[in-house]
Amino acid sequence: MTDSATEAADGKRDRLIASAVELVYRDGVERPTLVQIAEAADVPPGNVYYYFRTKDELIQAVIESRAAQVTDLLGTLDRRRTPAARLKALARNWLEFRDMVAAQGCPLGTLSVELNDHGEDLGRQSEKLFAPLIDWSEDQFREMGCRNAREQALTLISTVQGAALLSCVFSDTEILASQVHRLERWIDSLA
Amino acid sequence: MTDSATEAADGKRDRLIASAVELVYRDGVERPTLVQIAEAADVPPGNVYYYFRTKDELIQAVIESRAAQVTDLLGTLDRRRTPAARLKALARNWLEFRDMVAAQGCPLGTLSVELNDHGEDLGRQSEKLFAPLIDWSEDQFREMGCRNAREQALTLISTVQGAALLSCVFSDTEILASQVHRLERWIDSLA
DNA sequence: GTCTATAAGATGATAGAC
DNA sequence: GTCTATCATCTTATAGAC
Repeated sequence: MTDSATEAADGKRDRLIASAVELVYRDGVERPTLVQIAEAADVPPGNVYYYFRTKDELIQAVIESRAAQVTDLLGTLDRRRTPAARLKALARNWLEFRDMVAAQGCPLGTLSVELNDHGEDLGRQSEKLFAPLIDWSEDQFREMGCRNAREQALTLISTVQGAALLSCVFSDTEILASQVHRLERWIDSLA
Repeated sequence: MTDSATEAADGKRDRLIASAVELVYRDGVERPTLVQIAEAADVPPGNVYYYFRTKDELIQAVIESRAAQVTDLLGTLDRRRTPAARLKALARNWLEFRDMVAAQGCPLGTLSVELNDHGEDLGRQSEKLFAPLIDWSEDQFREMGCRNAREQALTLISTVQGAALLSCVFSDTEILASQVHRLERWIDSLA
């Protein structure tokens, strides 16, 4: 897909995406300017428009980068033996980044909220962040023999997202920790 | 507190806050310009600065307006006889506005996320939105004789917030509905 | 006390240089 | 193909008119 002959070999495009991902996570979609993003990526200011036609197109790349992270995570979790172990490992993933979550929120949740404020184009893209997560969880619950696997999956992700939000609001990692632990016990009770 | 002799009798200030609350809910904190807010409030554009020193001060008024809504809601719920009825009525409150939540998210949750992107000043104000809600819920759970009332309260609000987020992401009121109903059954099981 | 014309600065985007 | 000087626009904020 990526033709190294026509792509910049020095990866400026990738650096722009990386710094956009970072700045959008810290400051939201609206606040970071293209100049700030370019500076953080060590790319000349006006140069951004060679790699992206509009700012929205750069944001689109940020969304895809986050979606790819989700895919990677699920791929890693699939190596675990039992569905219960996979689900618990998923929940614990947020715990692993508890400090980050308490400081800036869940990268998926906050991005979704901000995208919803935008026009039709980007607004619906947030589905791409959560659908794989929920579908994957549903598969695990079903493999565990759960009747309403879909609702269980939504319960899991809802709670994690809500806990991440409150954890950030109160800058308190314990809120996230206690909810994740409760979810682990709940998953065990279903196994 | 409000001196009608020095305040504009035609309520322009209140109209500005009202339209700011609306626009911030729809488009976030950053996107709406003072001109848009003024137009929506039927107030001359540059006139905003007579009522508010800066845009942040207007946003501050938006936060206080939302916080007042929370206080009002809790006051209404207090009229119910049992703590379980009060808690269930709280959860059902989000259900009442399910269409709004599915379209734009929870007014409290989305505002909190956006405030977190701002500087120190406004960033921490989101506590004022959720602390009363959680403290009040904790009181109800304790009155029900629950041991860890604090964690129960956090479970309740976390789940509602997460469900509101996913409900908005997928524009699906059913996600919110099924989670609220599950919470109602849970509260009943504790009573 | 109430409001408006205007400034000062920044932002996304483009035309065209190298 | 890669990059930069510059534009048109918009946004917050203010000085000062009524």
